[in-house]
Amino acid sequence: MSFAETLSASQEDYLEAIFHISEEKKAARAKDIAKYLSVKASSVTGALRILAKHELINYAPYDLITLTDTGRVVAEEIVYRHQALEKFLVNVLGIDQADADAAACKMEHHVPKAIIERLVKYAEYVDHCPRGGVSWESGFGYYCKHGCTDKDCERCVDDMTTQVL
Amino acid sequence: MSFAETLSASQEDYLEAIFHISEEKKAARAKDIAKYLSVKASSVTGALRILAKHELINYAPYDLITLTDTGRVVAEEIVYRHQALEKFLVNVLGIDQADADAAACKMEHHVPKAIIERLVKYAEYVDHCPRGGVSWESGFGYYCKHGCTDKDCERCVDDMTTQVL
DNA sequence: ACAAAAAGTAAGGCGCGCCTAAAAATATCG
DNA sequence: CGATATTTTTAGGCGCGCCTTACTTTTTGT
Repeated sequence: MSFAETLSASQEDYLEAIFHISEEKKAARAKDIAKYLSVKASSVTGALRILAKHELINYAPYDLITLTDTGRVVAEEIVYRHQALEKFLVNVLGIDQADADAAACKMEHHVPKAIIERLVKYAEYVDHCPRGGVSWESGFGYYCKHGCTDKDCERCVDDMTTQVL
Repeated sequence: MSFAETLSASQEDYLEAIFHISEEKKAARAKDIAKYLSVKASSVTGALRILAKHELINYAPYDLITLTDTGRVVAEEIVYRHQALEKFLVNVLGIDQADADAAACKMEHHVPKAIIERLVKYAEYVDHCPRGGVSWESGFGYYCKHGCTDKDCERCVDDMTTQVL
């Protein structure tokens, strides 16, 4: 939390990678991280030292890498942002799952926390009260393909010129 | 368009700045750009040369800076992304105008084009067909503050524990 | 027209984040 | 156990984007 602000985007990526790898294997090795992030192993070392300096990971040369308690909190916060974003893209905007994941990766470091919270609320609203919200299925998807099909829609009358693009 | 992919985030910022300054003053000077981006004047020179190399601006030492036709197209594309994002944040998510602008600045370089298009469509849908969409006024704002107030909402029964936060 | 002020440029430095190549530590196997 | 393979680290380099300092060019005021 207090550390999250001082981490660069790539450092967040490293922490996130360690979190995910640790979930599967109990501990991460430099090689796993390199592979996960499509980076050379030598690039990992420097990043690990930085994260260790922030006390986010337990790290000793040639040893296994684990998250500290603080590190886990920060990592979970990062993962949360990613998932919230992805969920929004899929459930509200109807983005394809794979595209949404890729987009979330790109965006996650640059969306202010307040926006993430609002996104979550919105997705929750749409999901929770579909009668009020606009899910992909309940109208937006159709609109996306066919535009407004309401013959009596008074907006359409004025908008015929500016319509679509 | 074809150039937009090869511009770094900061180069996009420079182009965007030139675009906005040009709108007010017909032409931009390095000093204006520096001020606009909170960067030293000397930092501007390098950026200008790069943009000039890409033929996005007309640039000669000690002369006024203007956009080329190509440059204007690219700049408008960048501005479009910014505005689409901002509009979405304000009109759909109900983010405060100033916050939305700041957030859009941070995000605009990192949101894939396909997502922007979808965002635009969604905002358009909400705006165009408020009866179907969820604008801030038509329900989401209220939900944001009070949660689901529908006594008969079957979702709420299960969700009482996970409700709000 | 000619100093003074303003605007622009050049050169060199710094941090970041990645790379390659090579050395060092560790793991594995006959 | 020792040779070999694997993993990790070090060392050095590169591009980007910003900075500062010092310099050149242009504009301006009297």
